[in-house]
Amino acid sequence: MAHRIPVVVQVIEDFSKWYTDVLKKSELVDYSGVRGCVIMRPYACSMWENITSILDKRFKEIGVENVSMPMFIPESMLQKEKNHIEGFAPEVAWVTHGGQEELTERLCVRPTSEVMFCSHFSRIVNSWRDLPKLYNQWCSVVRWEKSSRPFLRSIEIHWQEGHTIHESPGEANDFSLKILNIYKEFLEEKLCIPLICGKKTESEKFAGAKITYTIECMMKDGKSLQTATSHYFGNEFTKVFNVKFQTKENKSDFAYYTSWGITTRTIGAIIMVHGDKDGLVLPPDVAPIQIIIIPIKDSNEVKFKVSEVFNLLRTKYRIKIDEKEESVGCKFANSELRGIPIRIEIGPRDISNNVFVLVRRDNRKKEICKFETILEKIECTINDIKLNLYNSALKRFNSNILNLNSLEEFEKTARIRDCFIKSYWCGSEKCENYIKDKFGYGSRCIPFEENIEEGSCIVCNKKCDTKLYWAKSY
RNA sequence: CGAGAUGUGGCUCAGUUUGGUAGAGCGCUACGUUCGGAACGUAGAGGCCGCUGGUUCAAAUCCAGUCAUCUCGACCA
Repeated sequence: MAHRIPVVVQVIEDFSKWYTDVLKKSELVDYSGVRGCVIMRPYACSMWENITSILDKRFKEIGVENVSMPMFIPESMLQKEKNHIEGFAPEVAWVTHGGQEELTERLCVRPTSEVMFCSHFSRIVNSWRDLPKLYNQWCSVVRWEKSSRPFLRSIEIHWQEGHTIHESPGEANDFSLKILNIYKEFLEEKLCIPLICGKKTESEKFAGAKITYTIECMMKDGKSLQTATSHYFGNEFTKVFNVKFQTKENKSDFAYYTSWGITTRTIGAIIMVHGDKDGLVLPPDVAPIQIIIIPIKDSNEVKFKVSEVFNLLRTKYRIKIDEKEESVGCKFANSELRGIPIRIEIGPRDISNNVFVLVRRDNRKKEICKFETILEKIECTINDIKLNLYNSALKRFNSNILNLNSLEEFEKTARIRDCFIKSYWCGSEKCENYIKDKFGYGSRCIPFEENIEEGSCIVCNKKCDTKLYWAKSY
């Protein structure tokens, strides 16, 4: 077998083992005893809360309202849209009994809520004046996956699902893209993760959708993770559910529909994009603890100074004092394992010099700073950490995207490494499957790019002007 | 779903081949000494050996089933 080139040299040799190891050691999750359902411990929950609160705010800024739909969907309702049910049927969990009594109609535990939303929309929409309806819910859904891994693929999925209806195809499609852009900005700016935006191919798109927009991120092992999606449905779906409205012209039309979602997979992405051999490396904007103060020596003098600094920073940052009775070395290692962006060390030596020690998690740099400058110093460091996290990820990202033009090159590359491969593609499912079957690289997305010169399909050589990203994926 | 592996105090594991009173290190608790990269001393607590059944005088150990976890692959997105 050919030797595989690891994307991260030396440090993370067995990426899968490293991932599960970090999850447990950093106290993000615990296994529950039910396959595919993990317990998100406070540290993970807190990170998810930070993620949800940033996104929830963004959604509300553009007029999205939160709603709450039931978790059960009657079988007959789910059956209505053929493509949709075909896509989900194999992985639906069914409730057949209520207490001792068998139900007259099985209820499915929602795998996603398109049908419930559309059936609701049909009851509340009459006129173009009722549109658009921009709804979202934070909830969990259930998909009976055969294999699972915490945050990447699970049976219970914690997520946000947005569902909107509009009076025109253009407005709906634009909205779908608007959401995709919110995801993009969030991932790039808050999570410091570089990404590729584009469309899924016909065979990879969401069950029942007309267009599936996707955001693909590259993990440190070179595999791709679909981190967010936004779907445009046209009005096929709403026709089935009779989401009819009267237009301005007094005609009748069916509403144009979108749905979009992002899940706790983002936590998996954070781990696998930024983490290193010592554990998590968290982006400051979502880190449960942004700054940890480690007092050196348990003296009154130190205690006093530590609480002074804590009080100075607490209103602006998520900050904690590590007061456990462990040795400082242990505390240092722990703060690194948990990926806390900034560590402040304060000891007698510092107090007499009127300084403190600031250590960054991202690049391990240790700096001695004056107390007077602490506020500016922290702000500036946080910004620099974000920049550095993004840039290091981007560097790795770019060096693992290959533009290839021949099957020979593809084969040679696929044999030795996992990366993103970009090539011309004629648009046929046949060529798509060829690559998948032969090299195990799936089509990830057709990127949004303009002015692509004509080239020839990497498989069949047919002239085309579409490029496609291929990668192995989670 | 296919192939392989694992399950023993909180954690990492030994013990299983060849059945005979449950072990270690770390962690934990108390007290004391420490504190600038995983500190030390003394005393102590903690285990239906994943679960169910079978074989046996006797099962952590053998057999069967089952559940969960991990790795690789398939499926899915």
